[in-house]
Amino acid sequence: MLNNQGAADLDSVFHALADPTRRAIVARLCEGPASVSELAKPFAMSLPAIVQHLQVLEHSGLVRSEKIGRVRSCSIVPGTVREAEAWLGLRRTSAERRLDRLEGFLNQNHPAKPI
Amino acid sequence: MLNNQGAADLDSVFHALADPTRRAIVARLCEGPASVSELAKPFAMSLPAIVQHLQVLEHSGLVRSEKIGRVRSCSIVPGTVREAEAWLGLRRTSAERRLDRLEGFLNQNHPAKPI
DNA sequence: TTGATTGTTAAGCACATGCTTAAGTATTCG
DNA sequence: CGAATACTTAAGCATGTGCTTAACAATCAA
Repeated sequence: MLNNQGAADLDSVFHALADPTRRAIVARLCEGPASVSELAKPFAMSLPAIVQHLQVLEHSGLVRSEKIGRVRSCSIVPGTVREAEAWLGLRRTSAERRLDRLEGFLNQNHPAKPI
Repeated sequence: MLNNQGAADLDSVFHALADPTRRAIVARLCEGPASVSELAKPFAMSLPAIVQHLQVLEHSGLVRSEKIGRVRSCSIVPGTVREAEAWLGLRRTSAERRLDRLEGFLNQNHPAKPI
């Protein structure tokens, strides 16, 4: 299989999110499931193009889908969104802790004088 | 200018993060500033390749750099990391609120019976 | 069964990406 | 000065991306 039952690698997750059409699809699916043509409706783009975007999103683990009759229902996978967010969160907090220490160090040696 | 004084558009931020070499550079810079050759050292890749990755990161607003003498010092821009994280956070929470409402609805109509 | 709906597959094209090597430019050190 | 250091620029190449159109299923509804 592509990923561990849809567990995403960050390469494909961030790549999937790097396109505005795909981010809009993700945003839409965060409000609830939708069919392929429902997802396509807002865009000035052929249906196959949307299907290709959905393939990128599904490959990344951000979206899953199930075909019932002739309709494919797509929905978000919140866990994958959380993974990408967590990667960013870890780096950001580590960078900000470092900046806090730096600020502390600067205040210690050159205390900010009021006015 | 490329962006509003480095204020990132999500396209270029997520695209920058979609490469493992660039994510490793970001992770390294979250521990503190570094020169181009320091950043290049861990990778089995030519220096120009690293410089190109740094250009992608700087264009996205994730990294900034300043050249002093012959050394270019690179550092992280925490605000940009925070922007990307915030986009994901908003979508995730909205998706999860929706799932919570759905769960509440299901419990209301088919209450989970103990054992 | 006929026709409309909903998606799928395949081929192709313009352009972007991620590397490479080779040849430059500054800057600092002895 | 001359040599070493630290990038920088340019060109080229294989592969990937984001679309298109055209043709093909599969399903549902009259």
